[in-house]
Amino acid sequence: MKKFTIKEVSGRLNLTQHTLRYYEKIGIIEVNRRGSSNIREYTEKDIQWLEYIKALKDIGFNLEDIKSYTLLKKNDKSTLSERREILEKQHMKITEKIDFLIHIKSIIEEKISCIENREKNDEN
Amino acid sequence: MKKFTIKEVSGRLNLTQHTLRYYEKIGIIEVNRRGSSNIREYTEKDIQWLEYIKALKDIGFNLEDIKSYTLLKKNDKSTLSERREILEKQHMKITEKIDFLIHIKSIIEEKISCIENREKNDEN
DNA sequence: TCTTGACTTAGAGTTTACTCTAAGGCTTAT
DNA sequence: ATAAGCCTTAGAGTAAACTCTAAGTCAAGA
Repeated sequence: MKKFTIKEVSGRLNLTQHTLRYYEKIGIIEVNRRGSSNIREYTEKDIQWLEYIKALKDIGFNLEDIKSYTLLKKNDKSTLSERREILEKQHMKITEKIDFLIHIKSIIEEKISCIENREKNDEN
Repeated sequence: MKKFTIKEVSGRLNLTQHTLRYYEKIGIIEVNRRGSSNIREYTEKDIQWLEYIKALKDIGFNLEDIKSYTLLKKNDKSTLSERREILEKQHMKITEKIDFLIHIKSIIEEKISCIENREKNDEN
C-alpha cells in the first residue's frame, strides 16, 4: 500500500505541513511513522480522513467538535450508553442543520425563479 | 407593532449588546432609532433576521458571507444576472452541504443501530 | 434632580485556528 | 560528505469574531 510524505499530503490537500502537524498535536489525526526513522507515513486512509476533516470544518464544525468525533470513533472504553448518548446528540444536531439548510435552499430557489421570471419579461 | 430595546434583544437572543452594535457596525443589520433620541428600536423582523444570522453562522457561514447575503437582499442596483450568479453559488454550496450532512447522518444512524443490537444481545 | 439606560469613539484583550520562524538534530540519496 | 527533507520544541504573529473597558454625552422616568 502506497505511503505519502507530509510534503505530498500537504500539496495534495492544500494544507500546510504546519497544519498537518498541528492537527496531529491536538489529536484529530494519528499518523504512523516509518520504522527506522520517525518520518510520518500517511496512508490513503489518513488522507481520506483529512479530507473528511476539511469537509466537516467547511460545514461549521470546529476542531473541538471534530476532536470529540475522533475520540468517539476510536474510544472503545466508553460504555455503550455513553456512546449512544453522544451519537444521539449528534443525530439531533445534524437533523436540525439539514432541515435548516433545506429551508434556506428553498428560499434561494424562490429567489432564483423570481429572477428567471423577470428575465423572461425583459425579453418581451 | 412592539419594539425592543437592545437590552431585551440581547437577553432574548443571547448576544451581548457589544455584539449587536458590532453587527450593526459591520453592516449585517440595520436598526431604526426612536424618533426623538437615537435609541435603537428592534422590531420582530430585526430579531428574526438576527436569529437567521445565528443559524447561518452555526452552519459555517462567516460574517463576510453573511454580509454579501445582506447586501444582496437590499441591493436593487445590482443587475439581475449578478444577483442570479451569487444565488446560484449559494445554491450549489448549500446543496453540497446538505448532501454531506445526509451522508454523515446515515453513518451516525448506522452506529446507533449497531449499539442497539449490542444492547439487545447484552440483555440475554 | 438624579439615576438608569441608552448612546458614541477608541482601543485593548481573548479565543480559535492556523501560520511561520528559529534552533537544533536526524537520515537518506547523490 | 553534503544537501534535502524530515523531525522536535518553543514561541511569536495573524485574522476573524467577538468581548470588554473607558470616557464622555444625552434623555426620560421616579
